[in-house]
Formats: sequence, structure tokens, C-alpha cells
Amino acid sequence: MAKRISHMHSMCGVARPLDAIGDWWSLLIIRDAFDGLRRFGEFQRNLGLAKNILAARLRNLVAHGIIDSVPASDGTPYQEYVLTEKGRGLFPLLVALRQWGEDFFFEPDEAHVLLVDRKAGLPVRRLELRSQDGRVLGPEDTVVRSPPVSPAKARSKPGRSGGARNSGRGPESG
Amino acid sequence: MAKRISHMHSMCGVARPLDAIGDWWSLLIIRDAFDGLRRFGEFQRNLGLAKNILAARLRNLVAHGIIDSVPASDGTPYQEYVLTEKGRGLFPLLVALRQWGEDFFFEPDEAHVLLVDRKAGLPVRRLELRSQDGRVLGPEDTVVRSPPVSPAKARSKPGRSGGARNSGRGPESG
DNA sequence: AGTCCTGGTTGCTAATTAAAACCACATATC
DNA sequence: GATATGTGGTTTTAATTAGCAACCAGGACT
Repeated sequence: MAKRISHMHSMCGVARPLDAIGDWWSLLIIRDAFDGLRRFGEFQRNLGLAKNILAARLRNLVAHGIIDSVPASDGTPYQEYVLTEKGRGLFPLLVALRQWGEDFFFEPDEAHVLLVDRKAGLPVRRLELRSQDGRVLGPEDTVVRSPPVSPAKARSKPGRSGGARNSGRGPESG
Repeated sequence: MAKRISHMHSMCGVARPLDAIGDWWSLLIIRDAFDGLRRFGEFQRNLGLAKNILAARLRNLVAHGIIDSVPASDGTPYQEYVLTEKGRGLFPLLVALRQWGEDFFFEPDEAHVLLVDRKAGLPVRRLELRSQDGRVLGPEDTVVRSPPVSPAKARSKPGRSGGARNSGRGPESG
């Protein structure tokens, strides 16, 4: 199932999720799942990937708790694949990806689908990262920082380097 | 450079960006670039990946306009790799990924770094998708829809199926 | 009974990945 | 001036992976 980036030193908060998703196909499967697809054949036809690959990806996603494999709801003896809560948590990521795509991957005059608010029928707003007090934050306005270490936890995880260092910029940004 | 998911039927607004990014390593490189890393050796040491892989990924990212390769600013005759505007556009995606990771990939008591607003020193807000009028939107509240087709463009791209069909749910969600 | 559809698994081969060795250039050191 | 050392890669090579195709099994339809 792919060597992937495991053996990463830190397996930080970005690498870990990547490892769970698996690969691009998985992300497209998840997107299709958000779109209401549930059956093996639906995914396969829609994505056009080999069946063994699809089977492997679905297995992996199920193993990581992103998709749940449930008995088909229509009486057929097959499985349906539905997003778990964890899987549904990927919604912002997919939206971010899509918005980035809309921004940079289409000619100005090239027609492309866009995400609209179902109720109002209008395009959605752009995703924005905001501070607690509502300012929009860009890359320079944020830092990755270790949380304040409560004394009780200070000795619980001696192995990971996350404790004290790196409260500023630099490697091991997690 | 990986067969990837090219040969996808539609290369929709999600698949296209994925294709450009390349793979997980690339995303980690981008994350490190956001973190201020610029030199080949910095990336290599920080990520622990083979040099040829790093070189290939950097080439790919440069080719896709995500990273720019500029002469080093410190007088050395080497290159520095800095994010382009397009690359910086990936910030929300990385934040989404990180927040998802924070939600589902750490034990409740497991310490992990988190993203804080540099100025206030407080954790950032959660990314939320909102409608034009400010409602928070979940997966069910959105649809992927073709934009209204202006007559001039109606015949410009006969090949792509994006024209009329699929204004609702279903495949080819782009 | 035969055929088709769904939902996979199993082999196989070609293509990719990644580790390691190598190389060129520059700077620092003796 | 010769030698080590760090940077920024490329080439070589072995192992892994992807994806095609074939196969298989249960059910439905004819």
C-alpha cells in the first residue's frame, strides 16, 4: 500500500493526515463520496481507475476510518461506502483545493463548474483563515507553535520533540 | 514524473490541482516553504527525502509555477526556491489539512503544535465555508454547478461535457 | 441452463520511486 | 597548494507500485 512518507522523523500534523488519505485517487474518491456516490461501481465508472486500485484505496480509507463500509441500503448483497465523521471533516480541504483550482487552473474564459450555496444558488465565499478577533490571516500572520505544556503532561511524551523548542519559525513546523 | 491521474476523463477542478502539486512530498515541500525554508539542503534535511526525489519534485513544482527558482540572495552561486503567488494560494489548503489533522490524528492528551495568530498569540479560528450572506455551509449545503453559459462561449468548448447537464448532484462533479 | 451485471481478487509487466554512489563547484583549512 | 568539507545536484540501480487483463463468485434475468 505505498511506502508513502511514513518513516518521516516527526510525522507532524500535516504529514500524518497525508499518510492516512493515501494518495490522490483517495482524495478523488472522497470527493465523489461527498457528491453522493456510494457504490464500488459508481466510483469506478466515475473515476475510471482500475478495480484493484479502487478496491485497495477503499480498503485503506476504511482502515483509516475515513470511509465506512456498510451493507447496501437497497437490498442488494453488496457494500456501500459512506463517509465517516472523520471523512466529512475533509470538506474544507476539498473546498480549498477546488478554490485553488478555480483560481489558477482555468483560463479566464474557460468555463468550469463552481461551488454554489444550494439554498441561495450563489457561489460560496472564499475560504479565509481568521484570527479569534476576526482578522483575515495570511501565511505571514501565523506561526506554528507548541501549546503551553501543562506540568502533568510534561513528562508523558518524552520521545517526541514537541515540548519546548521551536516556538518560532523553522523546521519541525508540524 | 509519475503517471498520475492525468488521463482522467474530465480533469475537473479538483483533479487538475492535484496533478499540478504532484504528490505528498511536494505538499510537504510547500509547507516547508511557507515556513521560510528556501534552500535545497534545508528541504532535504528537514524532510529527510532522497536528493533525487527532492530535485524532481522541485523541478515539477517550478514547472507548474508553484515555486520559483531564483538566484540565492546570500551571494552563493546557488538557487533558492520561493513560493509564487500560485504557491502561496495553497495556504488555505494546508491549513485545512492541518486542522483536520488536529481534529482526528492526535490523542486527546497528545501534545501537538498548533497554528497561532502571530500577532495575538492565540490559536487561529477554524476554517469555515460561508455563503455570500454569511451562513456556515456544510457538505450538504453546497452543489457543484456549471456557471450560466454565456451564448458566446456556448460553442467554444464542444469537447468538454461541462455545458448543460449536471446542474445537480452526480458524477462529473468537477 | 445460459448470460449478464455487480463487486471484487489474482497475476503479470511496465513504469516509478527512492537509496546510494558519484560528480562538480565553491569555500574553508592546513 | 593540497586537502577536507558543504552544497546542489545527476546517474545508477534495485525494489515497489500501478494498472491492465483475466478470472471468479453470487445474484438476477431470459
